[in-house]
Amino acid sequence: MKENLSEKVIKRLTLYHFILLDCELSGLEYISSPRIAELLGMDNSQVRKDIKMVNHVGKSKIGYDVKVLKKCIEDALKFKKNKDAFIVGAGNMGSALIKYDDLKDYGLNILALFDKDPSKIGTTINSKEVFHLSKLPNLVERLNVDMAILTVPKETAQVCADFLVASGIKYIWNFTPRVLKVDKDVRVWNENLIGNFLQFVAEDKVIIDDDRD
Amino acid sequence: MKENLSEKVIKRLTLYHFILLDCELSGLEYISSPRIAELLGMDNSQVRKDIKMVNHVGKSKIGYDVKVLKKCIEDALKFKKNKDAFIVGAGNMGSALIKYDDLKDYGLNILALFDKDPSKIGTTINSKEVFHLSKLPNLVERLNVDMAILTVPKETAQVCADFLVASGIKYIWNFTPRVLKVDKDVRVWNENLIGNFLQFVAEDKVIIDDDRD
DNA sequence: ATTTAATCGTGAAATCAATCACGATAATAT
DNA sequence: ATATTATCGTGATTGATTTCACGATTAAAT
Repeated sequence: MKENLSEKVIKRLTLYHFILLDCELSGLEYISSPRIAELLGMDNSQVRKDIKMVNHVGKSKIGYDVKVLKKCIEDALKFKKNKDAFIVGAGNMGSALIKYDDLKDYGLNILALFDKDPSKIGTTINSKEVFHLSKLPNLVERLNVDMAILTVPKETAQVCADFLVASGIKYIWNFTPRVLKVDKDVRVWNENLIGNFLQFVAEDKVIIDDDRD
Repeated sequence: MKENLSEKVIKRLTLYHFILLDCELSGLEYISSPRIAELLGMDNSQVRKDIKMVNHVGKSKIGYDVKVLKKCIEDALKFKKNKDAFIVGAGNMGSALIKYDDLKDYGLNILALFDKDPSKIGTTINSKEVFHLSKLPNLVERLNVDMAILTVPKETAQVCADFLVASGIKYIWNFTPRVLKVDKDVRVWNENLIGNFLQFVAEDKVIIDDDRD
């Protein structure tokens, strides 16, 4: 199996995995590359190349065995490996993510949330406790957590990031529309919803209304 | 100016725009490509190439004029163009997005939310009303909206999508971990948070704990 | 048994993206 | 005034990704 799957391949494999789950639910035993390609609006040889990357072989005229292919993708993406993380910012986005149980299935194990709002401290969301942010450094150390998901208002994004880095966090999944200044040994992954939206509307076919301001 | 910016360029340009906003706030007049590259952990000639795409020229030894470059990126990405949309699913994710005012600044004009939960109907979130989903077809027609942001639980994702398509929606920004089956003339953009997470942890340096299930 | 048709696997070609390297430019220091 | 140095702009190179095309395979139909 190819050791390092590229980002693009990883992203497509997760979409195939969604499709395979769906097939399983509806009792479909086999699925073909043209069918997967059709569902995702992409080229079918691309699908076959991706599937080759996870070491699975299909059957002529039939397609791929749903259960087996699903397992191959899981192995390749190492779903079984878990990554512990904290959510910083227990607002709607933080709450949405803590309730998004699929993340757990794909290897993201969120242990707790942190916030500064006194009315939130001590509550639980989807059975995870919300702690005061000041408790974070201690818990980072005790639980050996090095990833944080940053879902605070953009105004506090940088100070929060500084605090996280000082607390020993090494990986930040950043949902705020800010570019964070961090030490070189800290990795930031920008979710950049705005960029994703602009990509979407930039697609050939999206019709945008004329100016109106 | 290059007519069609690639998806990757668009995504990077939005990150540069975040940085430029930050510079403006802190009164910085010029910024260099090595500085931008450093903040984003990327190559500096890439920054210069991207900036060339939006038709901006810099000054040797100094860098780029923050205000002017910011304007050039805005023009290239057509922020002034607005795209109207509805949010379908007024849970935490829908609420997070309706409160995410930056989307408006970058051209996404969310008009209302829809849900089926009676306790939510008639309430407002960030001054946008939550309507019963049954009201959507009518409003799609009256307001001439063709984009929906799908933030419902994954179990109802497909039936909701079917309903949206039947109502005349042509563009779906899909936040659920499902691949939607839609007509060929409907465009789906999968936000795929799980894929993004797996991309992040697949980066060379992310250390993943061993199995523990 | 033979034919038909759908799908797979994959090499080759084409496209797209990132990196390197360096001359040109201009602010600053001497 | 001249030298120094940081940065720009960009051509050339390398690398990655996607698309195309087609022989091989095999289930199903005849």
